[in-house]
Amino acid sequence: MGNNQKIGSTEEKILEAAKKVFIQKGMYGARMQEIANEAGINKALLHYYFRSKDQLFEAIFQEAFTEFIPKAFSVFHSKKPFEEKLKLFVSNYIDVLTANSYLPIFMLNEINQNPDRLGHMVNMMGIVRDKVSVELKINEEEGRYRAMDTVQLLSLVIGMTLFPYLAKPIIKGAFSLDNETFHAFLEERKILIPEIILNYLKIKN
Amino acid sequence: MGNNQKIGSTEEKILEAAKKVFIQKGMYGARMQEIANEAGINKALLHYYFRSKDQLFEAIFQEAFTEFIPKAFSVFHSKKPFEEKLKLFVSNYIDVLTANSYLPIFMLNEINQNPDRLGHMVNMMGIVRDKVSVELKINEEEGRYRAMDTVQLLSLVIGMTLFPYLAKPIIKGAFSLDNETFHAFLEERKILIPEIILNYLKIKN
DNA sequence: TTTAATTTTGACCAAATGGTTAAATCAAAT
DNA sequence: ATTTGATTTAACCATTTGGTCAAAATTAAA
Repeated sequence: MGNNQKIGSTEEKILEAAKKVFIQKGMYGARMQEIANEAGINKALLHYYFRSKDQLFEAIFQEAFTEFIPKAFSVFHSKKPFEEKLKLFVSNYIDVLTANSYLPIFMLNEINQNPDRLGHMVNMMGIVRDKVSVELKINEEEGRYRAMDTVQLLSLVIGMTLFPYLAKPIIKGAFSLDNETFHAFLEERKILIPEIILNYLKIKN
Repeated sequence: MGNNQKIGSTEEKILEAAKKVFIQKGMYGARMQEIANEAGINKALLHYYFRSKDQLFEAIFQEAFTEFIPKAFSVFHSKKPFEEKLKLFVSNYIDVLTANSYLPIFMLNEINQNPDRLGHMVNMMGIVRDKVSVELKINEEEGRYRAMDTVQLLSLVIGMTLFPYLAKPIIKGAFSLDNETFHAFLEERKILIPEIILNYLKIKN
């Protein structure tokens, strides 16, 4: 089998179909038959390429993990000033999320149901925290920022940014937003969220 | 059957067990047999009290909906000044969430998988939005607050408050917080979140 | 062209699962 | 004590579901 997955190959069709069904229905709600139908192939082929439902799921889950998350947090490894990093992160994160709208709730749910899946993410987030900590410290010591806990900061920013995707049906339903309005609503947050955070962090003279 | 569910009654034992299992495993992952075991009764009894898995699930889901959500948003119906309402909401919401730590991800996930379940919530959130809108408008017109979209404000506050519960395993894992530290982390947000929002809203002289 | 290896399929299977039923037990009323 | 109605149980049932297998079809190698 190997790693040579040319585009349009059976393996890729399966992964595409599995991603769609797993994300929509979750690990338990997904049916192997439905994935096979979605991929336009025989159910036995699923087991030929991926031994079991668990292994197929794992493949999807890990792919999301190793592609999606690092992409979102890559900014923090750059050498830009913190203020710019923050703005870029939110903007970039929103774009990545918009392109993978249903991933977050899926991932969060699966992690909650089986925290073992966390794996590498722990390390990566730890690194991000350490980097941000250093920058906050510098800005604090130079009298520009007030003191603030890094974990609080990160979880506030991520929470604000992520929430609309997790609660998409609720927000759209409760506030009767059509697709266009919802999208504008998301775009506005690229500016709003950093503004709110920086407004709080920065010490006024 | 009726509504007279004395404590310790079979019906209540079932609901308790079902809540536990459904919240942990979700609609598809939950097994009727496991619910029966958890309640210490025969599986057929589940079908005697609640005709089907769907109906049992619906009972759990609606209970969470009609008890949990209104409790969290009740503050907005009071006559306190907006600033106090905001503080009380966050503090109250955090307490309710702490006591029902696994409900949010469960509800959000089930709504995402079947948005029809939204039901009444739509109306209630609409009312909250309208009430907040009026208060923001007054404060804006009297020169105390800057202009801000109500839906943005609400979703920012809710997002910040809710996120730690949705990502509890991630936050605890990635930042190595023990239960005690995590709880302190949550408590701190009762003050932090209103502070950040009001700091942004209020116009400085 | 033959041969060998790989990919794909249809038919099938055992286990799990939601649900049913008829009998047994229990509580209340007569 | 007997009857009546609700509650509980064990044994079953039909269907669904993940998974297997041998054979067919296709592709690659000789």
